[in-house]
Amino acid sequence: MRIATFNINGIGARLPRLLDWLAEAKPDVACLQELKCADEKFPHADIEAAGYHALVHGQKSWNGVAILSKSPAVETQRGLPGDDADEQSRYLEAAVDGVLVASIYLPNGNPILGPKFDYKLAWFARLHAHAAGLLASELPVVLAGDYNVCPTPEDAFSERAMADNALCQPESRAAFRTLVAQGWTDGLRAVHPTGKIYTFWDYTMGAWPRDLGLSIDRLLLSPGLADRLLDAGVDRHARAAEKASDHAPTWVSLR
DNA sequence: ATGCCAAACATGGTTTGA
Repeated sequence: MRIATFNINGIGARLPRLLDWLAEAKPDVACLQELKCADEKFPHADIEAAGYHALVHGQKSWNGVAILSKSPAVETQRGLPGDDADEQSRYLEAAVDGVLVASIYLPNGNPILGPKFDYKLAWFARLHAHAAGLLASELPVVLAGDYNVCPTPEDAFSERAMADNALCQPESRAAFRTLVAQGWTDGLRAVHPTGKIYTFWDYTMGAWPRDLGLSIDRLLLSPGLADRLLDAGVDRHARAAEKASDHAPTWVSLR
């Protein structure tokens, strides 16, 4: 079983690339982030024609997450619990093929002085609470998404360039560490424990041709699923395409 | 210190992204 996460940076602009990748990679489940589209504008017919069911938690212009699956999925959670006033579509969770899968778009948090960084840390705290409950359930769970954190210096092309960036702040890294320490296994780092394994390259600075990337898209596995981990990787070639997203699809395969 | 690119919304230029 292969489960992938892909921040597509606008499904309107990215639909051809998404369909190319689905046809070629054939993931059983694909968690999407940054749809930048309202529920009613989601291209259900195209996704269905590609052989996938779709659960969508959209939002006009910004954010938006989805779970695509070859098998039908049963939605278990829409939106991250813990703040009824939070309007941003960043969390969707469903049961597929006996696995609970979450599509996560963690807030970026820039600039670091101000409400956006506070929102990022508060969102992380809510995720800690919800994830702890999932672990306690002892169900097989995958928390897949764009975490908007470079967990270690190795996960960014330059610590200096990122010194004032929300993705590399000690508080962001501590929040990611706290989450993993609950008992999750970072699938990508379990298979590739050291070295650079980037999942994002900025559109500016010639970041892609110069390989100035960040490793911020991850799939966290519950203990039972970690025992079933076969492989993990990044579909880097997707970033080289015309009109590519700035993220590349990231995946795990499970026994 | 700033722009570099891209997308959405709108139709000029702002906001957001990481």
